[in-house]
Amino acid sequence: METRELRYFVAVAEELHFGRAAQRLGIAQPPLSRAIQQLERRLGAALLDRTSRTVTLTEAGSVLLTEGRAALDAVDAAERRTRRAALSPTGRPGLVLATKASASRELLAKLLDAYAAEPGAVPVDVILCGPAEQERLLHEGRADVALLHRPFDSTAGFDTEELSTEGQVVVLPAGHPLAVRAHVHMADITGLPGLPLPRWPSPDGTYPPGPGPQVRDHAQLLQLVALGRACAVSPESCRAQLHSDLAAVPVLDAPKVTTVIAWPSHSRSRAVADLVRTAIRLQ
Amino acid sequence: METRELRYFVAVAEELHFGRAAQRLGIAQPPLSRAIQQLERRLGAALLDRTSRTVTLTEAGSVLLTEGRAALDAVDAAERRTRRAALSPTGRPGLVLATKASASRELLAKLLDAYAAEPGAVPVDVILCGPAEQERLLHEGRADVALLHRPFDSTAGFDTEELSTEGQVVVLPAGHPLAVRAHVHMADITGLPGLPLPRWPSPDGTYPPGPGPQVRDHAQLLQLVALGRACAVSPESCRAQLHSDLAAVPVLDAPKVTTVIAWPSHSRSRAVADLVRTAIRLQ
DNA sequence: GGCAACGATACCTTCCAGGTATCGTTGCGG
DNA sequence: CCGCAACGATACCTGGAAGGTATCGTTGCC
Repeated sequence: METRELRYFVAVAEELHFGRAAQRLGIAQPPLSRAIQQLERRLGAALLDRTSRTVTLTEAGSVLLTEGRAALDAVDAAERRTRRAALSPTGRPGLVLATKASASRELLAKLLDAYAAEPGAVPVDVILCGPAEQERLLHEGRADVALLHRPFDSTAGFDTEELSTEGQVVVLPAGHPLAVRAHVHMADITGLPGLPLPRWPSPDGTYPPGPGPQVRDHAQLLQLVALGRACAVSPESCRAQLHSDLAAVPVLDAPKVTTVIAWPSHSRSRAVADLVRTAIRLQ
Repeated sequence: METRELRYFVAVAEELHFGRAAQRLGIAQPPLSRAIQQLERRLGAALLDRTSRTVTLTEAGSVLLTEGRAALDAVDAAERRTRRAALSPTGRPGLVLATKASASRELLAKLLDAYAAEPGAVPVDVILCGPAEQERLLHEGRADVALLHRPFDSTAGFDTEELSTEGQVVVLPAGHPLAVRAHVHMADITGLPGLPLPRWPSPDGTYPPGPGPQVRDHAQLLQLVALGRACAVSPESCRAQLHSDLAAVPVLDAPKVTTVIAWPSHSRSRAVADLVRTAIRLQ
């Protein structure tokens, strides 16, 4: 199977319309029809049920859609990583590490310092990204290694090592009545009048329905808390980043958050292995 | 990047010889040279250093070799799973489950029975394979789900759920002096005169050097133990499969073995999800 | 029943993958 | 030091496949 055929099929399967898919691909509709027919012939499988009015996926077609997307991602990742390896002037490609902007700066700084001191260390670029974006970057080959936070981020398809586990705190406006408490429970903070928990976007970019403001990153979130429009439950380590107009109170029964370092499981990069070993030794 | 180019590159990178690679690919050498040049031009990266006597990989080339292999595996897996989905007569593709021949029959039987009783269950084919073969089958799309045994098998790149944890026993000929003990320690059984631990093949098919017979599967192993040529450390559950001429004694300080159910992390198959849910509920 | 939307088909053109022949370089044995 | 053999690169040709345009057949809809 050629990637061209796969890209054509994915386009049609997503649009469920040959004309629009052809337009998206920048080719005419007839060659697209033929390419899909040929793919079906070679696979010995009907991928699409088509009438002159509608196109629908067969069972085999929907399998090929998910599997094909994964395969195309892998091909694109291969291409990107190769390009990056070639671009690096030293011949020793640098590493790209993806992490949430809200992650522990202390852990990250310690890790980068310790790794830089290793013999054979290469330059590390850090990408600060929004929630759950690291997985995509790793899959797409835009990053070599990432810091993820379970249970929020999915570690599906990666190798991981646990680095640290911490409890969570609720972040409140400094003057809030609960801010003086030594600790609280989840029940104390769900449904606080005027301070709803915010809504994070789903992987598809849409927001779940419900009360609470929509946020895209941690800075927005803290801004909203400072404005008295929301409260937030975050890992303890965020305390180091809080301004004095915010207060943090431990939430005893919130789920523990584990920071893990993750990398594509087929990675054979010496640099990734060194960085991971350094990270483990720090703990 | 087309898969054809990728296959060509992988062939050359593995052979480090254009002539042999062309032969392996079933094409002539000049088109192969041209294809690689074109790939290098498009990537903007030198992949191979060539003199008229030797071919070596550049840094970028070795990145593309590992990443490209992974990508080709993904493409092949997509093709195979699609074919399988189409072949199944019901339109509801059956599942293929890969497990070691030596795995617990009890767990497997319970799982298959419980899943078959689920509404919407599909037929499950079971592949019994040798040690560490399940990972390959899953990656190649020949299996949809597998039972793996940590720490022996690598779960890299898969989603997993733990099913059970058990201790290990040493399997001995029935008449052996240690066979009457209630339990032993690892120190008791390393270097037993005449009963060495066997050697398993590495992933590349070769055997590590050392004493002890070479074995390929569990049946061979038990045969050798019965013949008094080896002893073996195995998960407890293998006791159910032991003939009376063999004895099993718990090894107190052997590492615990965890059976996990594993599936490709991008799997969106309803059947896989059902089977996994059933497996978790059994525990 | 006419029409419009849509995928399939027919047919042509262009381009590129692949083949054969040959060249230029290089290491090696005499 | 020279001839030779091995090897990748180049030159040139050919067939097939990818892509384009025009058009057909079917189908739902007003």
